[in-house]
Amino acid sequence: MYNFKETEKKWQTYWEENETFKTDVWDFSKPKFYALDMFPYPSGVGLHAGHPEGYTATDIVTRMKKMQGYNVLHPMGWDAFGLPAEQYAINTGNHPEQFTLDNIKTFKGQLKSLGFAYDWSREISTTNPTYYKWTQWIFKQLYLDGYAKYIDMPVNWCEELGTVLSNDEVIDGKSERGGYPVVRKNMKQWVMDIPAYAEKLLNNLDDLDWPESTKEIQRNWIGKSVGALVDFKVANTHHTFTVFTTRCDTLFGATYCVLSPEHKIVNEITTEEQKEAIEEYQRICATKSELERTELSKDKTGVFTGAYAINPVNNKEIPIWISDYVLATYGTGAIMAVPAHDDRDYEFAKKFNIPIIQVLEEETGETKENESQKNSIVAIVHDQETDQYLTINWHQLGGRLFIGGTIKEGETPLECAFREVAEETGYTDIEQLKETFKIRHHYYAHNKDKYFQIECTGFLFELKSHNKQTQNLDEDEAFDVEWVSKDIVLEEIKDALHLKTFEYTENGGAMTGDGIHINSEFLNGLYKEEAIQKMIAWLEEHHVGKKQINYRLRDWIFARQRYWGEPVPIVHMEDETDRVLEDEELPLILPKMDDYKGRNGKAPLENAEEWKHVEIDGIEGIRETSTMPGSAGSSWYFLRYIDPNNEDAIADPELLKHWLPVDLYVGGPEHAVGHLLYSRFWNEYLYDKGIVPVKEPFQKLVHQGMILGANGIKMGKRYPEYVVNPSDVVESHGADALRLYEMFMGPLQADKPWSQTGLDGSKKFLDRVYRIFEEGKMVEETTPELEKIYHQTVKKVTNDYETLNFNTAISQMMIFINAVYKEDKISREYAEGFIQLLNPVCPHMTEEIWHTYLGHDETIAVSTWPTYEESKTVEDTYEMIVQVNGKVRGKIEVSTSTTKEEMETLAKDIPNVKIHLEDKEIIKVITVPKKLVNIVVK
RNA sequence: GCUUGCGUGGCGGAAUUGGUAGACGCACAGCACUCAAAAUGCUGCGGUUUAUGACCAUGAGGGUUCGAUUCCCUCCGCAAGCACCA
Repeated sequence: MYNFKETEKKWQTYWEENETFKTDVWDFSKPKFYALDMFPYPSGVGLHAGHPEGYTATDIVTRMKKMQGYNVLHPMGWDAFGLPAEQYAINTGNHPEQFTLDNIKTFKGQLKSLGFAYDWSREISTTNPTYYKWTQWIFKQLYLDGYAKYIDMPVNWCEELGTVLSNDEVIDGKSERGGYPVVRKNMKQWVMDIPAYAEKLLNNLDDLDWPESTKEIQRNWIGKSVGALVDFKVANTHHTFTVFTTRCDTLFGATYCVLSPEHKIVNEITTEEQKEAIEEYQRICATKSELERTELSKDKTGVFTGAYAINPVNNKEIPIWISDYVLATYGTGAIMAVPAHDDRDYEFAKKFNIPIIQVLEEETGETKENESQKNSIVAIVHDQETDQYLTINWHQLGGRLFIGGTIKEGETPLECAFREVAEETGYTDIEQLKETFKIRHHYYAHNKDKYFQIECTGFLFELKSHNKQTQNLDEDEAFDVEWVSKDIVLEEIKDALHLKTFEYTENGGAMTGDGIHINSEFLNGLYKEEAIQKMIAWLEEHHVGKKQINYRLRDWIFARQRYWGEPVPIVHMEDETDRVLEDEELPLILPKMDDYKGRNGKAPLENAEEWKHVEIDGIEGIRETSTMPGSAGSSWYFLRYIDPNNEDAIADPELLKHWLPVDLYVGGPEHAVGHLLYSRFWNEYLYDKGIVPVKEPFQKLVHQGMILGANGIKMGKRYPEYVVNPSDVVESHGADALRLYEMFMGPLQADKPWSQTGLDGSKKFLDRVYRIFEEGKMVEETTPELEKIYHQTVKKVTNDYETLNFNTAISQMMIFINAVYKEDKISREYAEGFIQLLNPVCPHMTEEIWHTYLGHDETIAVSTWPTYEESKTVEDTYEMIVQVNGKVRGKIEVSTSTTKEEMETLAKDIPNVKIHLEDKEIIKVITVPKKLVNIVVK
């Protein structure tokens, strides 16, 4: 019987004592492979079930690559600074430093008990001064190059946590940690100018082997939009303001402008009469939290400033409003509003009765030459009592339509609509509900043999009563007037114009799609894209605007009013200058403090009186008391692993050149816009400085899925009875069984529920493997019966490990073991190969068998990975499938050398196939070599 | 609302340059071993049926094809991300 407890301990000690997985980074003779795990926060609760999943995945690849002759770097460390660790320490009444050290000890013990092939000599912790010296050094470079800035700006302030937070740490207006409310507040802050790298961060994404969803999240987060700046003069003043728009082609349709309540010129342009209302509105906005702003977003609010802006394109005066639907932090904090073609502006204009000017027409039908032009209407009449629509059934002549007609000279579209409804259907008592934007429609009129282009206005009416006049028809008009339901309308009305009109009346809102410009002077007749180009050219020519690219990505707020982080190596001097520390002064050590909690919104380091006050060149100064965010240290740790003890540089340039980029990076998807974006930014910056040799640090990224509780719900405080502790499983089933089970559960990337019986099953498989040796089923001579399946197994397992499809690799190994039991014996050769294949997943038991039953002296970790012969993986016969009309009617075992003709003959000879061919005419026979024959009959 | 994924037995899942749907495992049932149980080994296991066969079945409905889990369209459901970004 296999004793996993003793055995697992034994080999863990052996690997440690023999430094089996120590990497000689200077050995450039072998190809390199850098496998990286996202290093954990050493929280107080220890490892959770999800940790072993990702870590086993990289471990499998690491062990296989090592056996395949690669020099593999597989390190581990601790992301121990930051809010989570500090908050946890406060909650449990500990000091962050001791608490962190204790947790690291626990984590390390747990990881070792899982048998991971880490090179522990490269262990790093972001909290170690020898490490954060370089975090501060990178900050210094960024500061000197102007990317780290100390500026006054609106930030996310969390009162409960007593600190500012970066945008990715705020979710739905609440803090990611703890879910406390977050408000906007102006503060002098350290920020990183990550927007300066927006374009590079966006472009480089294309070439990365990353999950598409994560790339998309980063693209959205960066949020590039191409548009234009347009300058507006404020009428009768010397003031101007600039708006950002992606739709400068709609400038002729601008009927008002909106400034964000915080915009600089608001107070200067507001008229006396409006002053009170404006100030009141500004006051309300300022006190609203992020959460309140989003919650109240359903209804538009705003106040007129009393001032007017001059539209540069036609010199029309349009009112200037303020509203919180315009954000101070995006674009220029001001917009031109085009209600006809923007949903938000439309909603606002409707609420405040501001004019709406259509400048684009949607098009239906196809443009033809020599079209005659007409103006027309489509009238849709609805009867509330029956919820039916009034239609005209032209039968063969044109199918079902609403009421349509041409506008006569001197008639308004609305008058025309009333007239047409009365003439064609007799109904006179109708009330107008809606008028749609005009649609441009192209069609061919059979009776006149002419092409028409019409400009059509749609109307929706409500039937007030069934009062009727006599219909007034031309003699050639033959149709029936019918009331039909919405379903019939959608089913039977085929005409594009009528359908589109119906859609407009149903949905309402602005017309935001593409179309043809009208009411726009030099843009008339152009589609959106051409019009944008032409307008930009016009704006630039007249010096009232220019092309502009804008990003949603904001400055990375880089300071926390907390204790447990890297001190910022800056001194604010008495003479109002800032001094960055000399390299020799780094690391700036975090002072030990008994009371590390901030008071009254002040950073804890404010209380470190002795540490805080410095004198440089005879001038007094005060150190920066904010610390860096948790994501600072984790933004470059993958560089430090390569050369963790280097005292002169973040790492030796030659080593960086050899080992970068990371070949495989595995971690959770929750870091998509935090860590994964910040790391890319720092790496790209260091690349530009010539310190790092690659543009992108992580070539291949994979997110492991979440291990859910057996109830299918995320493990956590909510359902403590479903939480699985990996250490308990190591105790009860062994590390090998846990590793095997987590890899067999399903695809690495998928969320998967835990199953206790599934875990038992994995343990049983290991026992089943062990029993082969225990019961002496291994023989020295070869077992030809297993040859094919063995070679197939080596091939599949090797490929599947490479592509991280561990579940199917394990399934193939189970198939192999089932075959061994069927034969009841296995040759030494195949047994050794199989144990090597299983080793990366279950390193302890396989190591034990390798020594005890297979008689090796050296660790299996340095053995050579088994190979397969392609010729031995293929069968010489196969089961040919015979289909009749695509349905399987027979199967027959044939040789792989069977020709197409022979296949057909054999197929037609199968009794059950014959039955299905009887009295049928064979039309076609499709033969796929080594697969099937499909006989098509009639 | 927008973006990106996903939807297959009782359960986890397998199969995609379009070619036997349900590999492998769990659960379940039967047999062997045993005084018995556990453990172990072997066998069966999508549904219906008149059962060596036929029909139905990969969220629903349509399409392309000799043939669709796989490709296309519409709809439904679930998950994640974004959410007044001009």
